[in-house]
Amino acid sequence: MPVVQFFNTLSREIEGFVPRQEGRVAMYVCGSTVYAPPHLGHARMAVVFDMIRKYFEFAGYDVTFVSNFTDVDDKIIARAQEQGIPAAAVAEKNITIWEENMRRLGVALPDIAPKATAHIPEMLEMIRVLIEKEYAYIVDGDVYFRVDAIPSYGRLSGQKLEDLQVGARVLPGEKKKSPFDFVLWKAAKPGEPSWDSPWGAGRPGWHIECSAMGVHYLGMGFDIHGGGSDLIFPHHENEIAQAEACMQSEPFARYWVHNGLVKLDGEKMAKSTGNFVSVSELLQEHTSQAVRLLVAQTHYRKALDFSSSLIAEAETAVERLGLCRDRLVAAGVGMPASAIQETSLYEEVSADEKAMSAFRAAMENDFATPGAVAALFELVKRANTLLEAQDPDLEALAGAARAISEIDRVLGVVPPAKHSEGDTALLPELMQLLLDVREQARAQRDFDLSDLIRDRLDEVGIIVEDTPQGTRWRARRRQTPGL
RNA sequence: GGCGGCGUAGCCGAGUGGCCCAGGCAGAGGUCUGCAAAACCUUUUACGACGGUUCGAUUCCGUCCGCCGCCUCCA
Repeated sequence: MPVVQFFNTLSREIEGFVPRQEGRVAMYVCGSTVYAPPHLGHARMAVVFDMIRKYFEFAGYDVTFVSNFTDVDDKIIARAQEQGIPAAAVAEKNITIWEENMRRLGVALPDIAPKATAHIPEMLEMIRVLIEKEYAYIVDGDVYFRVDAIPSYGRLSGQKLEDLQVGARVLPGEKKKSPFDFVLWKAAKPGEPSWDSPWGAGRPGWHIECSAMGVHYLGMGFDIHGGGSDLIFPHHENEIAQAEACMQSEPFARYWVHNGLVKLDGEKMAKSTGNFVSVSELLQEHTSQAVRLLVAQTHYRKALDFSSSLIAEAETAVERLGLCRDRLVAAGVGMPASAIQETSLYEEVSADEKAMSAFRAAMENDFATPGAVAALFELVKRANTLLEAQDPDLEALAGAARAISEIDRVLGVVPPAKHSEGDTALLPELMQLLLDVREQARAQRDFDLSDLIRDRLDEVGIIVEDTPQGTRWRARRRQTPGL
């Protein structure tokens, strides 16, 4: 089994990955607070960890992937009150939208997608222990975690409590003993969803759910904890403090992986400022493959500055991938349709070893998807070159096709073969008819007519190409209007 | 104020102490073609500034300039 190396936020170094249990990866990725539909930032996070997960699977690991939904919090409650519906309904609706968006993005379902509200007992138990061990205190039905009880607090984010205090925004009238203490349990206010607890009715604070669910499903010391880099402080820091204090053992998670954020035309994408693109919006204009390619072309730890021209470029590149796949299928070396929905996929590859080893080397070097993409395009060029030959070497072609397919199981950027889907069964026959007519016109050098046919077909989205091997046609994948 | 990141050819974006290369998009020329498209080939004096280390730095160190993120909810 290969040694995968990647950057561990905890050590700030690239480390060789040694799993807790030979051949297995237990990973937890912070999902979303479902008060609104996901935006591109969520999509990047999901796609990044989807590729990481699929690479581990490709490399032969047995992966357990947990990603949660935060389905109770202030914003959800606020939305519910605005709309005059129950908070649970807001959460439920957005979970459905999330799942639909992820499906369209080719993001595999987590093995477990726990909801916070379904794990209240685990959280209560954790809070109970924390109070008992005096890591937490009760004020008017709220329960707070005492940050200064943890000497190592700040290790993940490189923050020191003293330094933080300099710039801290201390709110007056706080019930907390220290501004960095954080809430484990919030006393219920009228009209809010609440659960019974030994400290009175209330609901959990944000951080406790991930500690409780992480420990519950994966156990202390699981392999990888991931999320957006904006979660490093304080969310992940707090998760660590709670879990390790409660369980009296460490570490909570052994490797921490954080993806960079998405910017929109140079500014941070954030719902609060209205500066964001929703996933639904994006997928209305663009293919999921283009979105995934866009994500894969930038290293996951760097900021990704989104713009309409970038996604348009990605769309063009995806078109190139799709054309190659179509030609391979037409050449009879059939590439299986993109397997981005599959999750179990380790197979010995013998196709184009050079590209495959470049792909592996890239992925095992801190999940360098840009290098993986380069390897993929090298294979496409190779396949296209082979296809140019009068009498293509089918064996070599099959090898290239196979390698492309293998890489794409992880990346999920090659569109499915055309012709095989959608449309009506009659279309190929009608097309043949039109092309036959056009061919006769051309034979008689009636180019006015032949061009008319081609132009009119182009208007309805069908592209006709004359090649040395004969005339072929294809449907245009997607219009790419400027955003 | 504290912590962290980034600055690479027209654009996006990898990478490396010297040797021959990322990759994508765009542009130019060519092959093919009635034309076009696709594909392939070729091509466009890249490494923010200034010092230092070194036989040699875009790559290591320092300073500076510029941009950005986190420190409050946030993927």
